[in-house]
Amino acid sequence: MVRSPLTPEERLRGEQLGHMLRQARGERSIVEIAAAAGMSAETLRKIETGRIATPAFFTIASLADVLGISLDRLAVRATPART
Amino acid sequence: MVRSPLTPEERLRGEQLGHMLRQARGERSIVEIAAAAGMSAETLRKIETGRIATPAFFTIASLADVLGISLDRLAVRATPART
DNA sequence: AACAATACCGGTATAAGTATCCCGGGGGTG
DNA sequence: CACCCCCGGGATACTTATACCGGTATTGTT
Repeated sequence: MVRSPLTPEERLRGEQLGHMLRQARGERSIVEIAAAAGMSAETLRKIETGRIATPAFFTIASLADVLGISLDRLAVRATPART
Repeated sequence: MVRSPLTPEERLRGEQLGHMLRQARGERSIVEIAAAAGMSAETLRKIETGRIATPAFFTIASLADVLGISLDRLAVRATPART
């Protein structure tokens, strides 16, 4: 086994993250934010809907910057069991 | 064009990130930190050396948590041209 | 009413990339 | 010598990020 598939919990974590990003976007359109963050609208939509469970760090960093939210907050709130 | 290869700048960004993570690790061994962050030592070493240019968000988040550093700080300092 | 534009959704397809294990090598310390 | 730590390359299943398609709903225009 070279790389194990993502667990349901990891999928759920991705959904949580996407949900927070979608909330932070508010009224603005996907196209607008995606362009500002330097990514395609398709990709942003998939991240928001949780279909991309483990997006790249810089992808989320750029989004958080455009949306004006904290990466630390995103990480903490997306991981339920944080010691 | 389905997915364009990573640009040299993106590679450089990954190296910056890895360097900061390695600095934050300090004296502690790779094996120790990798175990604490829930990843293999091989992967952590590749991230630190910049051979993985765009690691997953939650991977870096877990590392930052173990190392006790800020994700926002990491993101900002890894992206040279921040408007 | 019919038409166009805008915004979101879910599926499919595909190149590029991650995360993992395996291997051998180098350097220090007891 | 044995042990520990770090390094770099190769191989590979799994995943991202992108583009394209048709479908739905809302809004505005003619």
